[in-house]
Amino acid sequence: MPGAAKKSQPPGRPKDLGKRDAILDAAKRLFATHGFDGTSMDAIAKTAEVSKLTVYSHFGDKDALFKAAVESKCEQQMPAGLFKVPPGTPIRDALLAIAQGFHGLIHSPESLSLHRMMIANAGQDAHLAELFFDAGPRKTLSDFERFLHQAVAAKQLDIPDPARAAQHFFCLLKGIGHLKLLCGCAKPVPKKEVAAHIDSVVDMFLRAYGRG
Amino acid sequence: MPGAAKKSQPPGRPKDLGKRDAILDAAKRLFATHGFDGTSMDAIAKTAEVSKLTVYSHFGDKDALFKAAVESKCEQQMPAGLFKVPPGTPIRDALLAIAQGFHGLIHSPESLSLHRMMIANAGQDAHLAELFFDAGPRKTLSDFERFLHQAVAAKQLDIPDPARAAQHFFCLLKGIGHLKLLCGCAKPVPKKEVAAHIDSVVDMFLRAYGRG
DNA sequence: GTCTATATAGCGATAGAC
DNA sequence: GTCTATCGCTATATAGAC
Repeated sequence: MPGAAKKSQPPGRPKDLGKRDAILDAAKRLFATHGFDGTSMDAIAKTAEVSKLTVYSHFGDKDALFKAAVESKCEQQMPAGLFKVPPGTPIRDALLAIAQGFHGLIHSPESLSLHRMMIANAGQDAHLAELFFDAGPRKTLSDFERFLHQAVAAKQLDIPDPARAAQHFFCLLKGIGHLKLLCGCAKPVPKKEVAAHIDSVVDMFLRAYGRG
Repeated sequence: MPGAAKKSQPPGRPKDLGKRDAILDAAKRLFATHGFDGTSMDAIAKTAEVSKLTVYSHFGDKDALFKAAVESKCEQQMPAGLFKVPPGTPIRDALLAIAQGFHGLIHSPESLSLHRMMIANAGQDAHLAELFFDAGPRKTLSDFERFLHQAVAAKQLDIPDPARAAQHFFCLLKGIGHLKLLCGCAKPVPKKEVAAHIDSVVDMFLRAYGRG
């Protein structure tokens, strides 16, 4: 009984997982740079160095491949320890560190193209949008909210509604620059201006929610 | 010399400006709802009730028509007197009124689809993005900055950097809800929640920049 | 200037050989 | 399971009549 030793596996030759990864990787890059409509299955196959039918064999159709690409990007983008600051750090320094980490994250080319993908597909797949929000913004927000709760308990901050305050902080941080980059305004923003923006946000946040 | 009486006019029969408007109107609606790639010249011609060749005759090609549609929408969307509040209004009430107006503006279907159009075309035409920013966000921001300057002069507010504070206010107002709508999360947000969000933003702004 | 009809090209998806 | 070759469809842009 050849083949009976391998259990719970579809019949026939197992698929080449290396090729699957290559396809997914090519799809992520191309969808991100050229959008859904601007990316052909031919181009993905060519970039992944496989035939087009192999792409269809692995992912079924273009929609499914797109969805798989978005899911993969969401997982890949979530940072590890954004909110881990050494205990005893002054609250201003802790906020500055978090602000710098978050600012860098959302202004990365990876994150920007993910945002563009989601916005370009508005109305196409509402479930996909939920998935993105849960894996991305919602998770980051609730992590930061926990941080704020601790700071309030430690009497470092005075916040009536930590959930809203968390949203306030991140929205301030995005600023208008995020939208500009999303639209493709390609002016390189000077590092000094970025630092000044982050400083102004932390200042404003502490004016509102600091103690004394 | 028939025709010599009309000066500075191209030769031949003058174009039908009513049809031009119909085409532009159809283009604005279709580009906004289905995106650039999702909108065919056939569909625009059919919606405008003219032939496809008439569309090409008026606008040259698809790119030029798209650009004309964006320019027209930018002009059309700018509100009239967003920052006109009766003199003597308490600062909190003035900010609330401005906040409600701006919130309604950017969350309108018109504004959302304009944002989607700009973001979908990131990198295609950098000049178009600049045009959008000058006609939209930049203008609104500088108008509000002027309002803040007056409030500071009247000792109603205490703001170290009005330009940044104006940005802070509008970014807070957008909140996370704007991104959700941009992505097509179609949950109808309850009016009560919108009001609570606006309240929380004005509260936070006054905690940071209010006097006393 | 406006129309109907068409040339040309590119994409998503599939058939059949190995 | 993977490949090459191809079908069917749609879209942009144009030619020629009125």
